[in-house]
Amino acid sequence: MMSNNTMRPTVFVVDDDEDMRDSILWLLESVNLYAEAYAGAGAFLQACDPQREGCLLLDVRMPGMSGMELLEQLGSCGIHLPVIILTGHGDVPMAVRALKHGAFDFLQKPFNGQELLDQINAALRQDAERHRQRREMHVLHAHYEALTHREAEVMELVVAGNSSKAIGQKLGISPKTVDIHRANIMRKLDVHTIAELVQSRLALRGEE
Amino acid sequence: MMSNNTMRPTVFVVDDDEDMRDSILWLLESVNLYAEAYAGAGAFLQACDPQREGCLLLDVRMPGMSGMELLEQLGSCGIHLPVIILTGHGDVPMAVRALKHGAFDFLQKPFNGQELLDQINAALRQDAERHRQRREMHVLHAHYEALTHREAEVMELVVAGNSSKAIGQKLGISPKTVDIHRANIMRKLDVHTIAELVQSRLALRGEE
DNA sequence: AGAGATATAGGTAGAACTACCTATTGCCGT
DNA sequence: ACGGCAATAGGTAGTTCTACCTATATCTCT
Repeated sequence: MMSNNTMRPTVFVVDDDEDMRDSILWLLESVNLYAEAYAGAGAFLQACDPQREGCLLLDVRMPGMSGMELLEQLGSCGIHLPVIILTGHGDVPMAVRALKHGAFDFLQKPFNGQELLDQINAALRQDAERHRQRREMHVLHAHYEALTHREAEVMELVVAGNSSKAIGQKLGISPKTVDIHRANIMRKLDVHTIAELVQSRLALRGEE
Repeated sequence: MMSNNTMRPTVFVVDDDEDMRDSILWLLESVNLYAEAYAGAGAFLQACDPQREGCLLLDVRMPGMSGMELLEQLGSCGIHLPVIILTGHGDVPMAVRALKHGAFDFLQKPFNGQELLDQINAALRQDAERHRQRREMHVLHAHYEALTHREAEVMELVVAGNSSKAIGQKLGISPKTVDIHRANIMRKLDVHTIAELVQSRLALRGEE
């Protein structure tokens, strides 16, 4: 039984300043948001796994890895949380760089509490949508995993518009065998027409 | 015969300061980029039609409509040029607002000439790619325009995975008539299998 | 050794699709 | 009023797909 908060949307707060962390945590808890605070980029990376849903509040100026470095590295860690950058000494080039690297927002301290909450809620909504799509993809993916190598091969050729006869020639097997594979594909992917098969395949192509 | 430069990628420069315009134009012409300068948002909107390819250099502080207002209004004019904001007195919130509204970059004056050129070239590449895709879509779109209302109706149902019999029932016509429509659809769209039809339809769905 | 998965292939029958043909009705524009 | 287009529908033939059945060879895991 999963009784902890691992599965809940989480506001991750990464800031080396303990007073700032406490102040933000107090703000978040006052509106019933679940939050976790970390004193540095390293501690966060160790604790956060890519499955988590939520958003990330990131201070720029920190000992060790800076917020900007962490932001630019998140992608290669597979973490795609929306990131809100918080900074006391930000300038325009830094803000531009952050947003070009995909930051959700860039706010200067001292920040307006309501504005921060608004942005956090927007970020949480965005990530909730991202996770919804991710889960859909996951279901599809699981179905495709059930295909054998040969079946996957045949499926690609079917989606590309080949007839069973053409597929048989390309793979050097009987069109009859291709039909067997096709039947297995349709059953495993739970589709009943070519159109559904193509749509399902393209949905997976588009999002991964 | 189209002998003017309407079809060439164009760097549109919008700035109320004549010295600034001349300075930027000189920089652009020194690297053989074609540019057009405008003294205000209104003059630009009047001269630029949505078909043009290129990018837009936009000053923030101008009499009349500001650069930010123009940026936020471009979408509703159907103009999707990448926009590089140039400003002498920008601050962080303004930069954030510009980038969140889709600006390609936000640079502060006085700017480094090489940096500006780099960003312009990146913007031009992006818009060239956008136009390439747009042209592809346009060809597809032209084919779909050739369909009659009834044929379009039938096509959607085919793509959704309905059989001719099912379509006939839904539309209250004979499955035989549906077959006629299907044949016309396949001929007009120049596809030869259901899979191709669905792929073509979804390509259009995704990009428009 | 036996169970299960995988790939192979044949048969048969019915449903669905495709490509031809003709034909009628109604509407629009010259 | 005539020609052309759109929508309707039928016939026939051939191809393709789908759903059943059986069957063999190979490989893996227990």
